[in-house]
Amino acid sequence: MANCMVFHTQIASIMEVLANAAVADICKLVDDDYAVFRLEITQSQKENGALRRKLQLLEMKVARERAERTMMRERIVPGSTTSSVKILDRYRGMASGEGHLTGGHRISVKPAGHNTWRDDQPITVDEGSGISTQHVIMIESADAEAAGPGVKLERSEGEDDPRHSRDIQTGAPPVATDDSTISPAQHRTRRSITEVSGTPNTVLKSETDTETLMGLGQLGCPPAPRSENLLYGNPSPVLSHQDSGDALQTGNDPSCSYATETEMIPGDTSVDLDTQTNPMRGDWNRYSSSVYSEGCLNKKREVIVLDDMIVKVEDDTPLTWNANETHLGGHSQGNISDFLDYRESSETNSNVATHSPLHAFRDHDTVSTSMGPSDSHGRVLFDQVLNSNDRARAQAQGGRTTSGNSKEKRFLCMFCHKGFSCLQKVESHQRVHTGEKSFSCTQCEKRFSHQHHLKRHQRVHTGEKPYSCPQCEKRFSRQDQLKMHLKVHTGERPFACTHCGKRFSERSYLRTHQQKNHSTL
DNA sequence: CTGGGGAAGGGGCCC
DNA sequence: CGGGCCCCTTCCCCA
Repeated sequence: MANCMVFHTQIASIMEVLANAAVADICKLVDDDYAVFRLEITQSQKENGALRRKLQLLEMKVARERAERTMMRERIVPGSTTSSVKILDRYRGMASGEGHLTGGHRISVKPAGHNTWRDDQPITVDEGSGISTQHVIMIESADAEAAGPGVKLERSEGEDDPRHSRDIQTGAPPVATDDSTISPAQHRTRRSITEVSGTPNTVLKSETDTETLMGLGQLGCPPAPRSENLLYGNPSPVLSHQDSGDALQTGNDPSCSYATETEMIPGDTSVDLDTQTNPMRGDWNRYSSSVYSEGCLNKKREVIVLDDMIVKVEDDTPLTWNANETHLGGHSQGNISDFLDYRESSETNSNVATHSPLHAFRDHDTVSTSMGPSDSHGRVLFDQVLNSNDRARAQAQGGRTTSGNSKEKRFLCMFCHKGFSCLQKVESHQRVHTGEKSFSCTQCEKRFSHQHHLKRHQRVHTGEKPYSCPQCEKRFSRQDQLKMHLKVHTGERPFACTHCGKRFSERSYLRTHQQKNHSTL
């Protein structure tokens, strides 16, 4: 019996020892793992800190450069009284392959019952890796007119990092819209700036995005399948910032570019555009601005919703703005004359003169802004003080104007201010400016901006001529050509020279006739 | 040289 | 969104 007791005691002791040893082992393992985790966490935190500092350094650098450029532009532009435009091969060489979109910018201004500007802080800026970055700026205003003359952007994180500060003023004379002068109840404008990383990692999303999306859906267009993408860029995690920081300094934002007061130069009609060939992309227009430049990275498209109007810019075009160059480059069709028209008219037409981004907000029916995203190929400036004569010309063309007079046409082209009834249309139209030609002929490598143009062109290769003249058996590949041909038989000459009365079957004949015979009139 | 005509590209509207 | 349609424009050729 006693032996049995001793045996049990020994067993208990052994088990206790074993249990203690096991616990010790477990504790040791836990401690080791914990130490590893702690180490990893510490390292991650250090990495985050390093990245944050790197970002801040980049932002500081960009802000400094932009400020310098802004100062340069201030010195250059205000004294000028003439406008000049230079365009070099704006569209030539634009190919879909070359024109890959790498980032995005959006500015939207729409009415809302707010006057609170929000600005989301950029989270991901990876300049070195060429990661695309989308910049989304949404400006909501209850009354664009009220908010018009002076609009300021205030960054959410402005207090944290005043280097982010920016200032957008949209008209002259500037009207104090600083938050410091407006009571919260008076706030009628809400602005948000969202910078969306092109990487699938992080997306900054403003609180107004949802509202804007809803607004888009109400803009008379079928909800654009791409609308969401336009605003969100990618389905990444969303962070949101908001604050009511101080008024921002012009041109200090390193990650987004805006039309700033100094950039707009209210009342100054001087417009110097320089579109150059980008050696990295073949012939590709660039608008360059000394004001913008390195502040932004890659961009894909830009959208402006202005008082129920949206302007969106598909743009990876390395647009550049060069205020110093005044010569004109060659462009065979359309836009060069439009730019010239703008230049000319801007000297005499106060309306045109006010088509600066500043006035755009004020004018309500025009949109003009500037952005300076850049991509790996160069700097991008966006400024669309251009081509304001398009509307006049469109009106001259049988009243098929697309001007923003109609409330239905709230989607404005960032480049020429033309109004369109829906987002898809303005996207399509803006290919005119961006030179995007996504449809290429497999037989001759020609590229077209619209698919039906490509299909029409391909009849050149197929020889298909489905339209035959009932009078002479002549055949045409296009109906409009048959229609024109029919005038040969009908003798229709609807275009009469106002100077000599001579009549022509085509407007172009009349034009050439007048140029040659009545050019002095 | 001028005008006529055809061919083709570009842009916008509409369905 | 694709495609038809229309208009404008330029280029080229020819009489």
